[in-house]
Amino acid sequence: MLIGEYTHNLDSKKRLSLPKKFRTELGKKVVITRGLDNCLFMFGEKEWKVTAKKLQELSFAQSDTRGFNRFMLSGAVEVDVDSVGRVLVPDFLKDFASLKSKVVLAGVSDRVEIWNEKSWSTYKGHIEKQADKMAEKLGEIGAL
Amino acid sequence: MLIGEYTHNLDSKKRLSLPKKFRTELGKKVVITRGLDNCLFMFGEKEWKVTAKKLQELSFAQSDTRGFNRFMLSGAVEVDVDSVGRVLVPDFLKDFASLKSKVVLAGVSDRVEIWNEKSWSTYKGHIEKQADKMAEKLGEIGAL
DNA sequence: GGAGTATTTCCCACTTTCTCCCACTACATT
DNA sequence: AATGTAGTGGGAGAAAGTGGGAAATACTCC
Repeated sequence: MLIGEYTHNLDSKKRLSLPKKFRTELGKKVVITRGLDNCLFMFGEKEWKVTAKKLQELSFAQSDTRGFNRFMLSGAVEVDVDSVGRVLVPDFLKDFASLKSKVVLAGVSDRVEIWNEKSWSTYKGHIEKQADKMAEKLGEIGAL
Repeated sequence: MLIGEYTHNLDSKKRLSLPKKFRTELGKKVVITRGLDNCLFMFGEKEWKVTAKKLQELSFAQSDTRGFNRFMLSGAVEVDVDSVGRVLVPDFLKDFASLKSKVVLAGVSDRVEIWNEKSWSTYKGHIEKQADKMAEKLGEIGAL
């Protein structure tokens, strides 16, 4: 289970070190893709296969799911984790998510999201304000 | 059953000792998450798994459940209880709940809530007043 | 094709933070 | 007063995160 929030540096060589707590679960190879809300998604190899399969099962008759497939799949890259636990973020993904040197890694159950630090704090401010509505949702699914 | 209210110190290393009475029920691993009304929730491992499972089943296709997942999951951390019964509170959770050195731990049946001392006493003042009114209301309609 | 340049890969080293352990204090109990 | 226990604090060592240099590979332009 990938959970928690970490702020790391994306260095001049576009290397990003993964938080220790994520490394075992992600494994030696990870897949990074374009994500939603201007962040990147990062999956462990296994989880990626599950997600990719779900995407494949979407009908390609509809133009929007076709577009979504292209969005997720064409933007996906498999990268190795180096000896000290870092991954290399390709330019086009770095640009897509407007990543600067300060980057936030957020664990969301089966994936890690990679955010520009400022976008993250803005987004987080949003969702924190909506906490009350979220509590109602919690009630609906019976979590509280 | 987690009950009672305790005031403890959050030290300079962000360590918070759990009240003795909570330790056996919480176990050796606990999960701390963002809570409602600007406090934190703390669960024992078992209680957390129940909640987490329900969250995992939500799709990331819809923006509201996506936000909800991010709020609950990226805002959660699994921490070990150390040899003398303390847990480590990560910065982003400490900030979220505006925790200073004086912190209140309140048992609420299946979870412990962690509060900034001042917010807690303000909040408690509120609910105590409301409790009187509510008791009267309940009495009027014959529920108590 | 080869010299020169750029890019990538691998490894090592530094700094800061965290972790583990031990010690002290305060309060309670006998 | 002596003993035990809960809570608190600090120091030494370990480890996570970070940056940079050298070797290896690719790339370009003559």
